[in-house]
This record gives sequence, C-alpha cells and structure tokens, in this order.
Amino acid sequence: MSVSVKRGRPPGMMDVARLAGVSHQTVSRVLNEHKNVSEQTRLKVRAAIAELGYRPDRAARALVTGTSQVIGVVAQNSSLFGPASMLNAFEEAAQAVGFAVNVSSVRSLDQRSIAEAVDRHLDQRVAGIVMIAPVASAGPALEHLPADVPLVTIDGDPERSSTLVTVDQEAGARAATQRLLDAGHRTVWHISGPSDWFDAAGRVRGWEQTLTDSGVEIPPLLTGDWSAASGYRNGQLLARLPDVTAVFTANDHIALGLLRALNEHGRRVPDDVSIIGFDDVPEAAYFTPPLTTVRPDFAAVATASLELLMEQVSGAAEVGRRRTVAPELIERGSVAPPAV
Amino acid sequence: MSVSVKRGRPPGMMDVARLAGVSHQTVSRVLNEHKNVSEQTRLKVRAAIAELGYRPDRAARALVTGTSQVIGVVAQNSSLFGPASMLNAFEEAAQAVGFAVNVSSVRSLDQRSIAEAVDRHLDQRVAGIVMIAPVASAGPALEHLPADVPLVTIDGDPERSSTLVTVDQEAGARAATQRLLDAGHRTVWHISGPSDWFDAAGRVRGWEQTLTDSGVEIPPLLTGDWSAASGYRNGQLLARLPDVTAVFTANDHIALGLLRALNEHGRRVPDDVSIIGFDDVPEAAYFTPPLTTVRPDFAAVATASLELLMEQVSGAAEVGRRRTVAPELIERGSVAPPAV
DNA sequence: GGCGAAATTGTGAACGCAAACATCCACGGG
DNA sequence: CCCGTGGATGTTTGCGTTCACAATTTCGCC
Repeated sequence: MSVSVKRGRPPGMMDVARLAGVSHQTVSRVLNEHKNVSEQTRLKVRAAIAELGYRPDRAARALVTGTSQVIGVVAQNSSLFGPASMLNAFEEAAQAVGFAVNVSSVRSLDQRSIAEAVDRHLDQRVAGIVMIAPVASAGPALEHLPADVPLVTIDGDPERSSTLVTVDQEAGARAATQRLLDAGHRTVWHISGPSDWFDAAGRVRGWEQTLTDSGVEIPPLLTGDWSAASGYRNGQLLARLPDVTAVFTANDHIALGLLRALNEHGRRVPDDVSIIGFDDVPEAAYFTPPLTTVRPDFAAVATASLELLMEQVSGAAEVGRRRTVAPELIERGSVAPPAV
Repeated sequence: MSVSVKRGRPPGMMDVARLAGVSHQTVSRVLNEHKNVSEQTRLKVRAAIAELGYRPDRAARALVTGTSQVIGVVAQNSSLFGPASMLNAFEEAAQAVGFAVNVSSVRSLDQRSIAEAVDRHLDQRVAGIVMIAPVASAGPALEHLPADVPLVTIDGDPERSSTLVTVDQEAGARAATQRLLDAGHRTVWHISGPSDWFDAAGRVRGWEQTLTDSGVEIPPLLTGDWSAASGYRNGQLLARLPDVTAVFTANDHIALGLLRALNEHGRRVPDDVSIIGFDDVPEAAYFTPPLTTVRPDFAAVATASLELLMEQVSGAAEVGRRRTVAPELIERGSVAPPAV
C-alpha cells in the first residue's frame, strides 16, 4: 500500500513491466489470468503491481476489446418500491461478478425515452443492457435495438421480449385470492395496478382465474395506479358495499389507502373486510392491522437476470430464455373469516 | 437514420472524415464544438455523421483525455426512501448535463466498503464522485481519497467533509417541534433515527433546541432505526404514558409504527396524541390519520450537488463549499391541540 | 498589390491496453 | 543427434480519439 510520490500520470503497464523486469505483455497476461505464465514471474508482476499501486485503465481496455465491464440498466425514475428494490438487488449482483452498473433512468417508459436511454448506454459501449420495462409501451423500443448487444428484460412483455425474467405475478395473485377464498369469503374483489403494466395484468389474470376455477362470481374490476391515493379512492366505493368482505390489492400502498377508507367508514379490518396486498414493503407489517401480503423475491430476479445476461455476454448466447421466480405469501393480520 | 449495412466495426471518425472530405481532426472539432470551423464544413461533417449513424467512442475519448463523462455515486444499498429518492434525483440531473451515472452501492457504510466502492469508481476513471454518506463511519474513508478527484458529499459529516450538500435537518426538526408547541402541547417527545446518522443527529438537535428555546422540559430521547418496527417498539412505551401528547418522529415510517402502537392501546391520533413525521413518503397522506410531516427537497439537493461537482470538474474548483436546502412542513391531519 | 495576422484545415504522435505474431528455450522421441 | 513440440516470454500493431504543431487559406489594411 505504498503511495506513488510523483503526482504525474498514474502508473501504466509499462511501469509495472519495467519494475518487474518483464515485458508489458506479460503483465497483461498476469492481469487477465492467462495460462502459460510461470508462477515465478506471476509473483514478480503481482509484487510490482502492488508496489506501484497500479490499476488497469478500463477505458484503454474497452477501447481495444470493443466492450466494457459495464452493464447498462434502463429503469424508471421512480421511488416505487418494486423497481427500486430490483435495481438495488441487481446492482449488488453485478458488482459481485466485477461489473459496474450504469443507470440511465427515464422519466416515463415511452418508446422515445427508452430509445434515448439505450442510446446513452450504447455510447458507453456497455457490455449488456438490462431493461426494467414493466409497461406495454416499452416494447417497441426494443425492436430497433442492435441485435448484437446482450439484453435481458425484467418484468417485460411476455409476448415479445426475447430474454425475460419476471416475478410470477399470476402465482402470487392466485395464492392471495385462494387464501381469501379458503378463509370462507364468498368472493374476492380486486383493485389492480395501471392496466398497461404487465405486473398489474398478471395479477389480474391470477385473480380472475382463481375465481373462475372456484366457480365463484367475479366482481367488477377496480383500477388503481399503485398509489395509496388510488386505494383510498376505490376504497370510498368499496366501503359502501356491505357485501364486500375480501379485497386483494395489486400492491401494499393501495392496501394502505383502502385501509384508511374502510376505517373512515367504520368498517373494521379484518373483522368486516379482509385484505391482502402485494410487494411486502418493509412497513407493511406495521399497518393497522399488519398486512398479509405477497412477497416477490427481488434478489432472485436480479441474480437470474444477471445470469442470463452473462451467458449472452460471454458468447454462449442462448437468446430467448425465460426465467420466472415465484413469490411467497406472507401471513399477517389482515385476513379473517367473514362475519356471520 | 439510415442503417449501416456492413456488420463490422461501427464507423469511426476516419470514416466520417472520408465521407465528408475532411480530416479526422476536423470531425473532432465539430464534435467538440470548437471555434474556427467554417459553417460549411460543419454542415458537411454533420451530414456525414448522420448518414453513417456515427457515434463517438467514449472509451477512446476517455483514454486520451484521462477522464470520462461518468459520475460515480456511492450509496447505500437500501430501499430507504430518502437515499433512494436522492439517487433518482441526482441521476436525472446528471443526465441533463450529459453525464452518465455509475452506481456503486455498498451494503453497509463502513470505511472498508466505501473505500472499495470508491476504488471501483477510480478504476473507471470517473470524472467525479458523489458520496451519499449519511453516517459517521463513512468519514475516514474520504481521507485516503486522491485529492485530485472531484468529490461532493451529500448528507455527510458537517465537521469534516470538504464539499457538502445537506438537507437542513435542524430547520425541519425545529419547524415540526414548534408546530406542536404552537398547538398548545406542554412538550414534545422525539423518536430519533440511528445515532450515527447525521440526519438523525441534526433532527435531534433541532428538536432539543426548540424545546430549550421555549423553556420547556425536555423528555428523554427515544432512539429508533428508521424502521416502522422501531416506531412500534417505542410506541409501546409511549402509549402507556398518559402525559405524552405530542411526538415528533425522525421519519414517516417510525410514525407509522407509532401510530399502530397507539392505536392498539386505544390512544387516538390526533385527539389524544399529535404526531409529526419526516420525509413525506408518498403514502404518508394515507396513513390513518393523514400524517403531518416535513418534506425535504431531494431534487434541490441533487441539483446543488451536481452544480458543486461540476464546478470542480471544470477546474474552477472551489473545494470546501457548502450548500443547504431547507425542508418544508406539510400540514395534514395528525396534529391537534391537546385534550383538556 | 502585397504582407502579416487570423482563421481554417491537416499531420503526426500519444494515450494504455490486448491480440497476433515472433522468438527463445527445454525436453523427448526417432 | 537432430528436429519437433509446446511452454514461456517479447515485439509489433492498432483500437478511436485528442493534442500539439504545421500547413494552408482568407482577409484586412497600408
């Protein structure tokens, strides 16, 4: 850990080579863990590297190899819990395999914005791109992408995207809906997310399907926008309907808004109405009452995405693979049998 | 928007130069908006660039200039609302001035982790580093940083950091505390964040100070960890103390936990107890009751940080500047006069 | 109308690295 | 004993860009 005194350019391969008494190419070989380097010289080089505090210049490497050790992520600029968690998890996974992550967030997921974000990444010669593209409008932007850049889409269009990793929204929704049915409720209402989100659509499908399978009446679908506000608005409606005893909401924040609306109308949870949310935001356990919810495994999605991306990067490119990770139902205090 | 047919290397400056009938250097000049380029050739070059779909190779540029158009951000790998919002806001601001953002998140903000994250950024030859370093342990890591890399710290140590941007925690805390005092409460309790967070410390100072200034008794300080769980735990305690009528919590999630604890003990908010939170998370308006809280302006912090960083990057480096942005009290329904 | 300065354009080198190719050496089989 | 084989190392070249400097053109002015 000695400090180089000359405050000029940082040391380069040549400097290391000179100090170690070898050629710069040998240094390169040591760095890239090539075979055919004797243990002895490897050690010498390592020592020289340490002494000089040498660090390879990624830019130079990128220039000659034509690719960088950077992964570009296109994500929506939001603090929504799902996407934010996903981003965090992915960043950590990428870091573990020595890749840097370049985030290019985008205000809205329309085609133009996404294309621009992708362009920014292409300028940086990223090794691959991960698109967190949960909405339908994101699809077309992928079409015009050069075919030779590795790409993985998270929560994208099941119909279109080539390589795709998703949370199994349907399974989560089925688990939630079934749980409410099992508790004895005649049917289950649903407040969905925005209809152009695949996540939202999947949850709706799972809910509908479960109801159908049980031969139960399907109530009208209520639509929210992930926000607590939308849960509250829809809650104003539901609170007035005495036969509403069970609601599955597309996420926890909607559930929170619903909780408040029910509360204001004097309908108790879970005594009068049972609720199940989705996402398991950290504070869901401290809603009043604690919220039973569905927890997606963001870390699993992230590592799966990275795996698929790395396969493409390293050339063994089986494009078009899919990976799905199943969420888990977290039981807490917002579900009870219907009042008699 | 024509597509280059040859699927070989992407076009370089030379290709553009050839097509435009000029030298590669002239192309470079056009790209960098140098003076002394005739309008005529500028147009020719622009046309050639468009026709070939040429895009400059940032890696090559970085190699020769020794710096990239990338800003490294070191942040904690968490979905905490504050840091996540900050990151988002900063990313957007950086993007607007043509810089890419490289995130190197870190599991915990200890010295070693931070040093590693910084190293990763140094490897990438980032133009500057932004450190979202809200805890005390992050300080020492900054010491060993090469002095010539532009650095801005967000929410860092007021005592130590050179260039610093922070939310004015004290002012926010004062506003909240004063508001409760003004409502007629005899004193105000506080559940703080972790004591090693500067944010938390600042809020404690503001709270204490306001109480002192009003010549009011200062209740014992309760310590939380930002989580709803910690709000709940402390709430178990507070709910049993009948003389507790006003609580200022270090963030909204703590307030949520507290809300539940009070609720379980039959103490109504705001009738029996008034509460003010901090952060204004999007769902705070839908707590039961809606939460009065303090809203920091993350976007303002982000743009201020970027400004300061850019000053350093462009050489006009007045290191050691400070910038503070004042938060705003958002009135909602969780404050009322004490019961008589 | 010619001369110098300013504007414009071109030429060569260098940035730090990896790939391709060349070289050197030791060892073993015919 | 010679040549072939393969491991270990060195040399050269080029990636796409900018910088320093050189060359050329343009223009104003006496």
